[in-house]
Amino acid sequence: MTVTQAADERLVRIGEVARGAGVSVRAVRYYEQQGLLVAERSPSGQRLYRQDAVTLVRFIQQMYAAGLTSQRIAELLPCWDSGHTDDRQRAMLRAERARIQAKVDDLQAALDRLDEVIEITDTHP
Amino acid sequence: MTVTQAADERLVRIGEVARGAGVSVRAVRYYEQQGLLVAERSPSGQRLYRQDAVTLVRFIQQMYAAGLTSQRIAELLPCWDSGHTDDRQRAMLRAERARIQAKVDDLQAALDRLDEVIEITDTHP
DNA sequence: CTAAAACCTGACGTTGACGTCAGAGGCAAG
DNA sequence: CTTGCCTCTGACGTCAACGTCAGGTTTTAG
Repeated sequence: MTVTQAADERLVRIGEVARGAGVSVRAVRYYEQQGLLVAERSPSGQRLYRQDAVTLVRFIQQMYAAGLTSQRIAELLPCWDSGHTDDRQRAMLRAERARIQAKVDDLQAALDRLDEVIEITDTHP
Repeated sequence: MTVTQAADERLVRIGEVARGAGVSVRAVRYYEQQGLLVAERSPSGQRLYRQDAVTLVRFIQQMYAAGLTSQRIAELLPCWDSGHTDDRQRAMLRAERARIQAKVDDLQAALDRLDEVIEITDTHP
């Protein structure tokens, strides 16, 4: 025993990752280009991912949807899968959190404004 | 009496509107170009607005912040200041409302994910 | 009167996360 | 073998709400 971590992980190609995470193949390549995702390569040059890459891609997508830039996500990922950060990273995390919270508040206010209009126009047939 | 609505509204120029609403002069011109805002013109061609234009610009900004396009805002504005809509407009209003609500949910989920990371990294000095 | 500040009309530049197209391989099935 | 699907690397296109620069007129402060 003590075989050097045979790790018989089933490696999947980019199409399967994309479908699994609900994004385009182009997007997955883009994430790699932005340094958010690493892939092994087959002898012929095709990207090979572990299945948990799907989870990672979903996370990346969620952060994009929250308005984080590739840069911020790149800074965030080490915190995510290592659980260890320095002061600068913690400050960034809190700043992003505050930004998202502010955005939620803005959206909520916009919802209220829209609801006013909807209510008025619904009671004015 | 019965003078044809003298309306001695104090008209203001674009700079004042922009400052009042907290946007750039360029933005106000852009809103006009998108058909969201109408302005009288002075003899020399400068735009003149009633003071309530500030309120309108703020509303436009809020809708932009909520992710509505110029097109949608243009469709929405008549509902806002006339309080009367047709079926298509009501459907649009509800659709936008649903979109924004979905976005709020996404942001909230992202906030939760970020909080997980923050909590973990804060308890791991 | 004059200089600064504000305004005008174009029109090109920016940003970010991809979409899309071109051209060239790779890979299992029949 | 070849058909068809997947993948590769560039590299240009997109979209939307403005930013910004150029070159000229207008209004205001002193």
